[in-house]
Amino acid sequence: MSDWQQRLRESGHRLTPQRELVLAAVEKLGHATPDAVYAEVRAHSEAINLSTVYRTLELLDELGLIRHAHLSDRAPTYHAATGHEHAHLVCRSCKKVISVGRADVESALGPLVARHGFAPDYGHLTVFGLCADCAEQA
Amino acid sequence: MSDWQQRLRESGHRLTPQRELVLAAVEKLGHATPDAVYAEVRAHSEAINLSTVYRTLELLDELGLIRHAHLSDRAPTYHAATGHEHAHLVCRSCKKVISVGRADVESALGPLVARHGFAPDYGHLTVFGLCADCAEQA
DNA sequence: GTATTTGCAAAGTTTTTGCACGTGG
DNA sequence: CCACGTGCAAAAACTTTGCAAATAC
Repeated sequence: MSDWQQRLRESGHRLTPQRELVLAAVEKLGHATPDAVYAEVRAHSEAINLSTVYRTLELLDELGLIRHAHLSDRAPTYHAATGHEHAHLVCRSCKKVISVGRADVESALGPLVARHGFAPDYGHLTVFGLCADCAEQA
Repeated sequence: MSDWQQRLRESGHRLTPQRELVLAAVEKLGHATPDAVYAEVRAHSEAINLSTVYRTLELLDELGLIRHAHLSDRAPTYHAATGHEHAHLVCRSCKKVISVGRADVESALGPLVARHGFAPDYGHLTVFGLCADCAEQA
């Protein structure tokens, strides 16, 4: 049994096709809104409902199998929690997303937050701004 | 004529009681959602509508008279742009908001983002996590 | 006077909820 | 078997929009 399946069971939840489909979609899409996940699953199978996508994303997030960040002023986006934890730099102009490893962010922000006794959720961090390409054009 | 009034005029906009009331509410409340601004203005006067609050907040934000950040996973919050630009540390547990001066954030994050040629909007930055008090309890 | 702004009501978007049916263990 | 999960439909929360009336200048 794979890791995520074990994690579901251990926490008293069931292994359903919908949960498998949602997890697969999130892993495939990289950074996806609930709606995009729904569309991706639908492309493979009719066997899902939007409500279920929301409920499932919430559950997988709680279990730590996926994570979410806010890459626009509006919608949350989910991504796989496999691989390294990372923060995001989002370009307001071209919408490009740059991922930055947790270690890099931690070493940069660490001293600052330590002064306030604050323990950041580095993987949830999103920094908005302008990327090099767009700054050049402007 | 005060600074904000001048700024409105220069940009070809009109000085209305509603705009004055919204700006005053944002400055009084510190960090407020559109709904909270609406409620605050309503407490003083009937002379405003929720649509107008949304339109006015958007306008004042564009003009740089106020700024917004995302202090919860859900609602945007607006704050005065008078005073120094600052980022926010938000405690997920007790919802406390700690403001951090731009200079501090810039010196911490500067080297990191420079490696990606990225120019952050420091005043929009929100870092979620646990504050010292809540971390202690847990 | 007239272009901008507001109020109102309606619709749009995104997310949540209640409940009967279906299903994994 | 039966507690948990899903689909469906309806509602909730939040935000935007069209248009006629009001108003800043």
